[in-house]
Amino acid sequence: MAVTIRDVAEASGVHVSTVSRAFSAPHLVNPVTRTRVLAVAEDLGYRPNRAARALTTGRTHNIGLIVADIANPFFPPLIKAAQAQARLRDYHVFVADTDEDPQVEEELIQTLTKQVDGVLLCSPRLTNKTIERLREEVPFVVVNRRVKGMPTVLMDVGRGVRLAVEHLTGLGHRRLALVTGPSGSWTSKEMQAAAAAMSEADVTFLGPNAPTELGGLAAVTDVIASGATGVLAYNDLVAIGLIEGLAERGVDVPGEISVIGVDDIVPGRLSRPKLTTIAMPTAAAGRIAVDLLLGSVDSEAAGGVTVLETSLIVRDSTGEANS
Amino acid sequence: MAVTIRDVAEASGVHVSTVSRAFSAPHLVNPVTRTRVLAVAEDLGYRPNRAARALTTGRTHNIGLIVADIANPFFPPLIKAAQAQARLRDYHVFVADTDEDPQVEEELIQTLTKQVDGVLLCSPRLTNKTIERLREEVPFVVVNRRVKGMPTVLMDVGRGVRLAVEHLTGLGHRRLALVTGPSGSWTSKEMQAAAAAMSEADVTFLGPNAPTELGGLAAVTDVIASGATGVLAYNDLVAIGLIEGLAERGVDVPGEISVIGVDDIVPGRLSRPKLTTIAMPTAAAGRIAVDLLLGSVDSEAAGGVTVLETSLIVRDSTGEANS
DNA sequence: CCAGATACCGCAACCGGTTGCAAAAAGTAT
DNA sequence: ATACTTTTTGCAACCGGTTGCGGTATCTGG
Repeated sequence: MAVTIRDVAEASGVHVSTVSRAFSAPHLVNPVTRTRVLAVAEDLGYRPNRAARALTTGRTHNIGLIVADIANPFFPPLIKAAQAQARLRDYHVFVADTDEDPQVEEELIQTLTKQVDGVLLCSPRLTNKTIERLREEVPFVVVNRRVKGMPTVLMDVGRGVRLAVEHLTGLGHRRLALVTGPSGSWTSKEMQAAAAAMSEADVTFLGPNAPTELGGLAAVTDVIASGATGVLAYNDLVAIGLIEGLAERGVDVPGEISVIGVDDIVPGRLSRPKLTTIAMPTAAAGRIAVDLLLGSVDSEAAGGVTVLETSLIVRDSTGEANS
Repeated sequence: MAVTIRDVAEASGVHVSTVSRAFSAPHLVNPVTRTRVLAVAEDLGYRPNRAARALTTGRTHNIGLIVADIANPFFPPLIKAAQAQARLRDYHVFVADTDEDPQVEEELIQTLTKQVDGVLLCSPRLTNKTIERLREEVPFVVVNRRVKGMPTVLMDVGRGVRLAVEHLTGLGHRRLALVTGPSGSWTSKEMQAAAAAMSEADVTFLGPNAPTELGGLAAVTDVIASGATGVLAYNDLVAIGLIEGLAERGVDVPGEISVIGVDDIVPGRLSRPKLTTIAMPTAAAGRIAVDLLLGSVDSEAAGGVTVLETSLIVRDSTGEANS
């Protein structure tokens, strides 16, 4: 049915190996034969069969991208960037969604493992031990989590947290709260560590919470009880949920409580009040992670740790402490 | 390196063909040999090589899923459902994002075509002619668009629109507006057709608009100018943008203008005011579309058209007309 | 006890590329 | 013109499964 390399070989009067090389090892074939072969191939509409190629080379030209939840607006920009970058390198991306479940995450990696050349693990909830074990089976690049000896792309939330806390204390807030994320989240731990390290601030930790609007909604009672007037949420979704919940209780943001999110997702830019947030360079992370992964696939060189900058974007959900 | 079918054959004292059949044609091998082979395989950690299998069978066991924009909350539930369903059938899903660009959409299909057994096309912006041409190369299932002779999954927006219009007129709104979507959108046309068919309502059409919050924001001026007090937006994102924009102009929703969205995405459920919306059965659509696709891949039977129900969910963004 | 059907299994070709090796062709130096 | 390189191409094995065909063992009925 489909046109194969042998059809092209026959039509252009050379051996199949020459056709093969015309595509995958141009320097090994005479330029004039090469152009002729390519022309014939184009003419016949030849497209190399990836499965066949994968069989001999051991490269599927696919990569896996594992995220906790596609529905979280944090991920789509990262996914898009990763896909675009992969496509540039003639790779395709399997996106898989773990529903925030470490169990599912591990299974997914297992089944993906044999059909991809490498896996991008975004904010994994797995234990380090598990990740290191899985690592034997397929190259990884980890995003938003530090795992010993693994190529990693990190976003410097610590810095963002420091900026956020300074912003809040600068506005006169004395009692702060950090609405933390899921218990397995590296980012959440980083945020706690960064906040705890700031001796000038009095911050209580509230959590763990689901990294969604519902998680924010659920944290409202604790936030109010904490007496904090400045709140840093695990992410924008949580912040939005929190603001909603506070509004329902008649608490004004930023009038009574200031709220800061993390991620700078689009809904946060358009919500009311517009969300003050720590911007994460998600697209850059996706792009770089793919480069790192494909780099470590081709050469055995395991990349190090890349840290991307974050920044604080001040909008309308934070204001002066009133007292 | 990896353990192959031959390793298993040797270790269990049978021929490779028997091992192969133990997996893919159980009824052709003696139950006791089969269990033994399976045990040995399990023991050795054997995993069949999909590329090799694909080479002989011509089935990659991958499907493509093409959406306009992963970042649109409408899609994730559909994607998740499709992936889950595909996984049940031992298939994997390539998700691709066209950035709302028909050009990109076509290229994507072209490159995907050779490495998947079928493609799910969600709300395609391509012309019918192009789709029918591409159809020669790979089986399709189209979601949210009617293309002659193609297996299709539709959501009955028409009904949703009728319910929405009735809801608005029932609240006393006389002048209505429909904020339409992108020009290539089948859903948008359906909505217009359904609205136009309701002779009792006076509805003006505003658009086309980008199917995002920004699109809604941009439509604010027109909406105000139209004098409508009841507005149906192309989707929830547009509705949210619209409400934001109206708020900025000091127009209260639902006090002065009632707004209805489409899709019932999570942000709409949590926004203020909570969005009245037409709920779309996206997860069901994803599931069914995959079944249809895999059905038409296995047997040549081209499925027909499946229509899924929609419903109106009344929340807080609609209210009595004040006059 | 035997012909014929049935169940199970092995053989080997094949899918469509890739690649090490060697032969042939072309180029260079002597 | 000869011997030696270098470039270009062909040959054939191989990747890891699948599957049509045929052989052997077991079972059936008469």
